[in-house]
Amino acid sequence: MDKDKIRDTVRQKFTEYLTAKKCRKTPERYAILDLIYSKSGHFDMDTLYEAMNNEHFRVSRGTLYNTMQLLLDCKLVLKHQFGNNLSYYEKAFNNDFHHHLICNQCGTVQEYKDNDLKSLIQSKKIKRFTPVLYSLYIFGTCGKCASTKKRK
Amino acid sequence: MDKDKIRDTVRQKFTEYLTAKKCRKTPERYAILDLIYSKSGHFDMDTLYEAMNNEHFRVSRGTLYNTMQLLLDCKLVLKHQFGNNLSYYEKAFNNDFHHHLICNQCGTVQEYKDNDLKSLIQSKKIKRFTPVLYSLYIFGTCGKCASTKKRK
DNA sequence: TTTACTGCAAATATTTTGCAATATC
DNA sequence: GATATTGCAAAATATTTGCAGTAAA
Repeated sequence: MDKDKIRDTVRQKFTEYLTAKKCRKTPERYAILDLIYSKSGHFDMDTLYEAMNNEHFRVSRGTLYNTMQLLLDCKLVLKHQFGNNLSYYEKAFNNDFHHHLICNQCGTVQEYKDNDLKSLIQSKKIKRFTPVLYSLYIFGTCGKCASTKKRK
Repeated sequence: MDKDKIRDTVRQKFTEYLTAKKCRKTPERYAILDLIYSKSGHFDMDTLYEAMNNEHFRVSRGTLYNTMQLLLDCKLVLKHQFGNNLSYYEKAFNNDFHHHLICNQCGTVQEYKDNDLKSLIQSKKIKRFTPVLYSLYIFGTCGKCASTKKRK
């Protein structure tokens, strides 16, 4: 799906959600959605704030948090916490599901696609629990850090 | 393994680690380790701080964070972040590996043991990445919240 | 016209840091 | 005796909240 098509689709989904929840369709909300869908990979709030204000559309941090919560609720955005007390976000629609490899040394996060894992996790029936989404984080040492270590 | 045996074993492992890293073996550090291993399940820093000070051994928050970092480094404790900007910890030694079910409604975290998943994840060879440990978080609705919802 | 949403600033919550006193080695 | 560690308080970081003004419906 090309970028424009995705943009239109997620805007439409967001509109449906806002309508259903009787929330207002403000330009700030759509500007934030557009910016998120123009990026790839993970980002934190501060990065998003800078990007919004420098390049696109002036919004406050409060509005950013408010809108992000709406986007999480309607599953257009995913949130991750990799252990450093920072929240990371990524777009969810038309973004291939992936796991995350986190380097304990340098903190780099790589995406890791594995369909066996995905299928097995998704196939699980759990007693008294209805799964909606899941996150698998694998912590360890990335190739770069491993080779740096060896050379020392 | 009984509680006393576990306590002695983890104390010994901690001692080895502290010696190797040329860190001091202070009573605070062992008191924190003991308390952590006397509990089961997850806890946050504030809970641990209260428990230490009310029932056991007066330590500052700074010392708690400092010691926790050491315990994480030597893998006697695991850290989790379930998305609410709070860090949770649990003992790692002699604690059956498990995944986590997190209810989006009430925030309750349940442990979920599944050996198929465990084996598959552990069997994966990943290019240019050496896994050390991993966390699988499954978000959804717990039985309690599902039945409360229905009744409404 | 009503009131949800926005920006701003202050408040809250969690974790980290600086420093003088203390205790380990 | 040297210095790593402690407690305390202040600082840093991330997120939430209160409120008056603005704009969506």
